[in-house]
Amino acid sequence: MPYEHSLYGCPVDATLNVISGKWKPQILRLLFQGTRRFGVLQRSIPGISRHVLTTQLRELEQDGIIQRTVFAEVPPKVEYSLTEFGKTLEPVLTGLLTWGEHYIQQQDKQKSAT
Amino acid sequence: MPYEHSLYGCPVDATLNVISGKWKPQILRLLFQGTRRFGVLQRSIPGISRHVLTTQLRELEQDGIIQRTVFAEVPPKVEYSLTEFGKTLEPVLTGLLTWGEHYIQQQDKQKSAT
DNA sequence: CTGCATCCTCGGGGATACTG
DNA sequence: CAGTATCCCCGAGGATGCAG
Repeated sequence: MPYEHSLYGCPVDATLNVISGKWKPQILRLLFQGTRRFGVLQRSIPGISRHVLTTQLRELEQDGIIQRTVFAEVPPKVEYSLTEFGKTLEPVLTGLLTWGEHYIQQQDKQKSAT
Repeated sequence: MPYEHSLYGCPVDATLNVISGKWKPQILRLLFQGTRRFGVLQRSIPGISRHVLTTQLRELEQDGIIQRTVFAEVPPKVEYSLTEFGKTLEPVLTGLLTWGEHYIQQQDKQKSAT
């Protein structure tokens, strides 16, 4: 029975550590739609470099969110996909999305109320 | 009609920017329970300094999540509480909490499966 | 095509001292 | 009591070049 006093600092921070890389929400959004190759991911996320994309993917893999599949071909081919556990993140991100939309509306109202 | 194609990178990042200060989940947890004075907050969060607590509170205030009430007394007294809008964050954080607990369980299984 | 090594920048967060 | 003002450190993320 973990976290019985609901000191929710720790598990909340754990979740944030998993999803709060600069590009991770975008990466996850793409992978929620299906398996993607490395190059496709890079072209789908304007502004990200190979190095950083690699880093973010490695971290998500380390955290058990995504799977990396290497095909022994020439030229190399690597596919990334969500693990079953990774798919459980979708409703969480949807929650963040929905609240974020409300937040942005709220900010707009603040400005126009000047 | 904002974000119609559900490109949820942006609003998700907006939410993350609001809640992902190092101590913000803890601060919010305390304020979900009710109004708190500055000193009470500091003593409730071991390890945080006044400077950093001030910074995090200012940011949350700026984002419209919390309210700061100053009492013209000696010695000074300042109370912090959630705004109505800030209260809408609670279910979001609860979502992060729940997923974080599953995640921690998952990690434990990984280790013991060695 | 995919990825590692190296170097650098920048800002969040910490330590400390002073103040209304 | 509740801050502000400085200074500093460290790590995430960006740029570039090399490699299997």
